[in-house]
Amino acid sequence: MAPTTRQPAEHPDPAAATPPPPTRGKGRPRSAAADQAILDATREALAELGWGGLTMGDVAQRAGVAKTTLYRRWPSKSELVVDAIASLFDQLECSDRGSLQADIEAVVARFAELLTRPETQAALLALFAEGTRDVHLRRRIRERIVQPQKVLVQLGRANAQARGEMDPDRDAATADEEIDIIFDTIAGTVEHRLLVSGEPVTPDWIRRFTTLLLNPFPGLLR
Amino acid sequence: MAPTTRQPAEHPDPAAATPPPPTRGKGRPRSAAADQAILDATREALAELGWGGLTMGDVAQRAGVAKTTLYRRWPSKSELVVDAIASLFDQLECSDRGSLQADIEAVVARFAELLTRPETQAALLALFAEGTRDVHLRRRIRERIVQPQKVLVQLGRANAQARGEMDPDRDAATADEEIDIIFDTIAGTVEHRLLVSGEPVTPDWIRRFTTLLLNPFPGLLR
DNA sequence: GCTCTTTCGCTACTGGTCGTAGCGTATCTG
DNA sequence: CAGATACGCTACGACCAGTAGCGAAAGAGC
Repeated sequence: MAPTTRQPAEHPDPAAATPPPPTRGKGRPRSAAADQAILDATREALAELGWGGLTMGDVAQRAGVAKTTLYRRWPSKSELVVDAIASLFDQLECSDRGSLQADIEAVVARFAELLTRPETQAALLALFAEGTRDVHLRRRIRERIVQPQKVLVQLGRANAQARGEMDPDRDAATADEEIDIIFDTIAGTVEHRLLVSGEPVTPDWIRRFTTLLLNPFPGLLR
Repeated sequence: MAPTTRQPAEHPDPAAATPPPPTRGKGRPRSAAADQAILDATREALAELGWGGLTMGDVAQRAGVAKTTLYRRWPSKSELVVDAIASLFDQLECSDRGSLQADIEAVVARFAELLTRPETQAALLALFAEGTRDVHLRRRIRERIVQPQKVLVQLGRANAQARGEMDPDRDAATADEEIDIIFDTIAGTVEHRLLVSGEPVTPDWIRRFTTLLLNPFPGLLR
């Protein structure tokens, strides 16, 4: 696998990025514009009112659409919010900046920027909370939000490997587990600092955190 | 400050650990047994139904108490859940096990055990989500849940310092910022792994994570 | 023992939300 | 043009947070 830069649009099914329209191709087709308007309205309402304040009726009104139309596409409020938030994470990327530390710093900065937006603050946590109970929702969150983030870390490692930064003696299994730890550490730490501790993620902080994360991993770098 | 082991009961106001009863000492006193029954019922309902499924009426019924009694002591569902969950974190401690790594491993294990319980899984995330909107609730969460955790990290550092593990040349300001980073990293990583990634925190994982965290911090250890 | 004060349980109620049902209409396919 | 599907609208059922008002219980202080 060649180390490549991940561009925003890279879905397996680019046409049906949001709700799978069960169109069987006979009657009146679904309005794609309505889809977009609903997602936009959801993000807007999320930013203004947060998870708790967001109501389906309000979203419908903002989107200029009937409430029933929302339920024709998304089975519940949670699933609608998953898609509305997930589209933001689609914009993440991991470009090759010459060193693993620089790559990770860029990812952290972008991730922190997303988590600082008002529409994501409460929504992400509320989604995760809901996901601990609803198995189906949990899987959907993983696919649409968590997995795309993890891919970034894997890409960063592939790039570092191609640049010859990594210790070639490490076996693949160990390295894969390390990826898991590193991913949980990056995402969890930034989330905790922003959403729980409530302190900002500055470039200086990113530098210090990334240094802590990378320099020491015994034997990871050559 | 002597490096000391933190015991469970260490509140500034040990009598009013839960709701501040505005008793002015004239008429019928509040039933302390009811307080305990309500908190127990809350945790029980939380474990069974999660945050979304928990209703004040249900909690009242389980506790054998009128719903109005709940609202006489806690202003809202969120605040009740804060206290119900916070009492679990009161049991955390950081005993001196001879090395910083051992101390942190013990804290991580205990913290992970708490986050694995069904009653905390969804409740914590839902609380944090609610806290991003409600300033008052956010402060309360910090006082009752986040701060006690942070104290553990500070205690661990004090113990390490007393044992002579720390580099004495580091200035206090830098060290304090490091405490913040380390705290966010420990809490955030464990939370993310358990609640978002949904993977278990095993002793082996704890060992690897702690090693990653400590060995490398440039100049932290002597 | 008596009174005063506060809490307690109960019932009823308001306001709001999710999610659904039914119907007539609009819009596209073949 | 006919069939099929999506759409907007209104109304509705179920549920829940949180409040109001009352009579009764249970202590505190004398």
